Amino acid sequence: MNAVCDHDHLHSGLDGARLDRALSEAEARVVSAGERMTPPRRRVLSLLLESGEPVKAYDLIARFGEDGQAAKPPTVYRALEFLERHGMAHRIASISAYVACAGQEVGGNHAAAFLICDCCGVTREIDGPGQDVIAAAGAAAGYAIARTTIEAHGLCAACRDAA
Amino acid sequence: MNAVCDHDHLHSGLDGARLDRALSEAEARVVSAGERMTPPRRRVLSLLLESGEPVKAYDLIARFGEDGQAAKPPTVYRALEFLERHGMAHRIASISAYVACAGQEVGGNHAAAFLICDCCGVTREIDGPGQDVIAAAGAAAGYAIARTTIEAHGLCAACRDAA
DNA sequence: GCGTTTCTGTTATGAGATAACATCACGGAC
DNA sequence: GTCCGTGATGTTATCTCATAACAGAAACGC
Repeated sequence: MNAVCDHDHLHSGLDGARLDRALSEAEARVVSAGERMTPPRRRVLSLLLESGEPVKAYDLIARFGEDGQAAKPPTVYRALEFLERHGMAHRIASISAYVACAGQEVGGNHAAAFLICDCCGVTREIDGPGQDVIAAAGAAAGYAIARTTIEAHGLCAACRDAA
Repeated sequence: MNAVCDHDHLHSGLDGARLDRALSEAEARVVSAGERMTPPRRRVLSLLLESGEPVKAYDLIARFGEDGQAAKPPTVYRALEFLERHGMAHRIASISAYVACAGQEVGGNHAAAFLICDCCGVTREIDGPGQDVIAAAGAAAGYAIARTTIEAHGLCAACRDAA
């Protein structure tokens, strides 16, 4: 995530008690939906939460084993699919990466829009009016919109100042 | 582009005189921008216009030679990059495909939003308020937005009726 | 316990995209 | 006209991203 600039960046993932708590809450939601939070699913979610930024699938694969052992791709892709299905992770199509959904609105099939800093990678998930506007435009054109991909790239405030 | 349903679909690309005219106009724009419309660029644009739908890069590669000979990947990817730079084609990130920009607003670095039918593949490029809304949301969050990816998936009117 | 369902492990391969470098064509300077 | 610089193309190789297919193991309902 250092494609644009050369200054240093802060990172903002979860760790320690906050990470544990997020994982516990995630597990509770999964269980209450009648599904299981298995070790690979928990591990992938943990890696996403620790990062706090979009992560490439093959980075997850490489970091999967606590001992440095990589996972096999389907292990991670299946976990990602599960997490997406439960609204706990999202794919960022424009950069082929995945990010934890750390917000309050986690869960379900909620739509999401993203602000992505091309410099430091900081990604904000917003649940603003973007989806409504595009869904309305779709309806006006006769489309029944089921799912939207909204990703805005640019520089966050910190990176703009540092540049 | 037949992922969702099994009924037949109409297709809506250009051909004959309309295709020739679109290619001539494209060439004129390129030349007036001080660049060249070379054979591979023209060929890739022609394939995109003929299709009228998003096309996978490797389909372009396979169909590149008039005689059925495939191109080498860089040939097509370079042409796509050129066409994108001139606002004549867009990448649809959510499906890793490319589509000609057939509208009036061709040219420059114009933003675009897409309505994509998951059934027949019909794709509408709209220049509605989606970008403004997301750019405003970005600005409110301190981001300087440079580029947006807005892609809405669903069913077009025809496919909804046919289903 | 026993069968069903779901998840995991594993192998292999398909699909998407780019790096690197040699060669070729165009256009301007003289 | 020819020389030269720039930009485009051809070619090889490789890298990244993602999934198909199938065998085996774990959980759940009864």
